[in-house]
Amino acid sequence: MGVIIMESVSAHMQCAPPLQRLTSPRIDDEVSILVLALSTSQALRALIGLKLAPLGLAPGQDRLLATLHEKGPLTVSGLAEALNVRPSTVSKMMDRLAARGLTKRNHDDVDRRRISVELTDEGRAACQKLHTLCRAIEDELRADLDDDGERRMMAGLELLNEAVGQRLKRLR
Amino acid sequence: MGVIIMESVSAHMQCAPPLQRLTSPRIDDEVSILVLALSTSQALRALIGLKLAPLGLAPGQDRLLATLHEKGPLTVSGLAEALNVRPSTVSKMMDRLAARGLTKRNHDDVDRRRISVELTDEGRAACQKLHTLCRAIEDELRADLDDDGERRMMAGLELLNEAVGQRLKRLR
DNA sequence: CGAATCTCAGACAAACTGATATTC
DNA sequence: CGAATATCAGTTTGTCTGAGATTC
Repeated sequence: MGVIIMESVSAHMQCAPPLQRLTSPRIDDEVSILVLALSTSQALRALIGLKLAPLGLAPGQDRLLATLHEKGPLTVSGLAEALNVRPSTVSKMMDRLAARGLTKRNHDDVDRRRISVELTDEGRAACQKLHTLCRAIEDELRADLDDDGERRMMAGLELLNEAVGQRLKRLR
Repeated sequence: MGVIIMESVSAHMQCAPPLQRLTSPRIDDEVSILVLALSTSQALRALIGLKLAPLGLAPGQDRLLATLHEKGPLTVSGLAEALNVRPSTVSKMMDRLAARGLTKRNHDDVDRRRISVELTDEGRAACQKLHTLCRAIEDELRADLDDDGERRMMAGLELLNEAVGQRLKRLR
């Protein structure tokens, strides 16, 4: 068996008592907004992934399609910038999406280094479904959020998105 | 800490005009909050990942460590639930973290099916650094958010997190 | 030539499914 | 036995580096 289990010390009472931390003094009682955001986003990814599966889309591909749909044809590096990933990442994703016939690569006649990526008809159709799906999920979730909170979160997200994107761009 | 504020002039961008969309009619002008949330979270992941690299932590491991730190020793499935992933995912992550000496597995003497996962001293130390790092990033980002917006976003995130987690649990 | 753009190969981690062993 | 728990094997995807190839 591959994994070596360290010692089996520690008599934990099943899981009944919430296992008080005798060690591990808390640094700060406040949950980091970062950790919270990451946790939320992970769950969101998983949820969308589940709902996306019937569409044959892997989690992550939705973002690329949605971006293309929103902004129209983009170069590989333009897409990479919009998605905050490396061009090579986009390139590989493109391989998969193009193989499924959802996107198409076109040489740019003016600057032949560039490749313009666009949605195919099938890709657009997928985006429609994607959009409907997002709507449905949003409506579902909206039930747990008041309108005001939602609007403000949206606004906050936009700011955060911008701020993080800026820093990210500077750092790499 | 190193908040580098260089003016980041976009001095490249010398050539070719941005490709505009000739095709691809929009379905809906409104950006989905889901897409926005995913985009933001991706960027956040990448940003944290960059800052985490010096710590030797891969993106994703922070979340596990932070959870352990916050909630104390947990079983594999408890951890999986907290992180909204499958137990097998936790198990594999544990292999890596344990190999780095950051976490430890202990058999539960009462119910020997269970494994209690806890931080090692080294793991706790890493959490300290992680926490400091999160603080720094948060402070940096906070500059772009007003206090009120931040509080509300936090509250909204908590609700969202809860809502998404619930649905996810139900669906799988 | 130097810089930009894209692709490719290779690596690693996250996450899943499904099968298996162990224990209750 | 049936259910719960953890692990393992195997797959797919995202993401990064770093190394070309092509083009400006």
